[in-house]
Amino acid sequence: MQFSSRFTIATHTLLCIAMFQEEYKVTSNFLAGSINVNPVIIRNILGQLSASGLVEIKAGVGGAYLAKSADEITLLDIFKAVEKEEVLFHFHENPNPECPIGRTIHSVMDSKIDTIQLAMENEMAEITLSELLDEAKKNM
Amino acid sequence: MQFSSRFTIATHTLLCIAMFQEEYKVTSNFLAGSINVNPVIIRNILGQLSASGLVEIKAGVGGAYLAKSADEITLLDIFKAVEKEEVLFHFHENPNPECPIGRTIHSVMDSKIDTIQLAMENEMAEITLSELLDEAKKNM
DNA sequence: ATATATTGTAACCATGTTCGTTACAACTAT
DNA sequence: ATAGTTGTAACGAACATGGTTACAATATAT
Repeated sequence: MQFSSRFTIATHTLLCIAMFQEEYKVTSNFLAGSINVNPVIIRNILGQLSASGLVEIKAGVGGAYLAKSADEITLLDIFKAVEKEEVLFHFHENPNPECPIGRTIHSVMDSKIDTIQLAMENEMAEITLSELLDEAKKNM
Repeated sequence: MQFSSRFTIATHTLLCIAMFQEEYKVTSNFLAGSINVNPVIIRNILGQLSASGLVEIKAGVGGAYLAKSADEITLLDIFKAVEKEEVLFHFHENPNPECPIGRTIHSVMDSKIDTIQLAMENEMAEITLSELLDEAKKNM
């Protein structure tokens, strides 16, 4: 299992917008050129980012803009915008309640699973878009 | 995106083995009864757990046994046994090197992604099978 | 030796997701 | 009106998941 590339594409997208929104009109075609995927994929992801309040899109005339400042956007915001699954681990549905383990497996594992998912999300929440932007500028 | 239920099934499997291996012959049919899935699925997962050195399986006669003590088996061991993907995040393949962002996106994001994945794995490494077993016994 | 229970695999199917693509209606500034 | 762009639907290929049947290989017990 891997997370879809939507996450890295969305992050790339937001970095491009942050970098170029004052200089160019950042369209799905522009972004598709930098990311090297089909423009429709970009439009779909931009739609998800827009629905989550991370970008604003000018319909008709075209162009995407950050809806928040780059230091208010974290990797967790981006991740949640494009990965709609709220629960990371798929639990098998029907453990047998007549088995002592089957009966208790949920109450034993659920809290552990939550802890694991939270550890990942907390780490994501620590990293902001402006941090990535600074590093990108440094590497240029 | 969700992790496959192989992880929770494998954990359930190991808990059953730890709990019952001295009292019963724990076969794929026995386990399938507690977990409520097809025995072939159990056999496949047992095969992965065996390949990772977590269980021993008696061919012919049947029965699965822990290959390590329960406090030496962590959720990370189980996770790695059944989820073969080494890298959690799928990066888009060909960012455009002629774009300043496309050129630097990998060097900027790779270390962040590693950190995130490590946060999750470290949390998994903290939880042992014997810990889960104790809690299950308490809840019985 | 034979019978029995079990494991290890292969093969197949249905379903769902991802990624890519084409096509086109709707929108907005000029 | 025109042109460029967005939003979305529809389709296809590839792959993963979860389920099932079938059967050869294995090892114990009789």
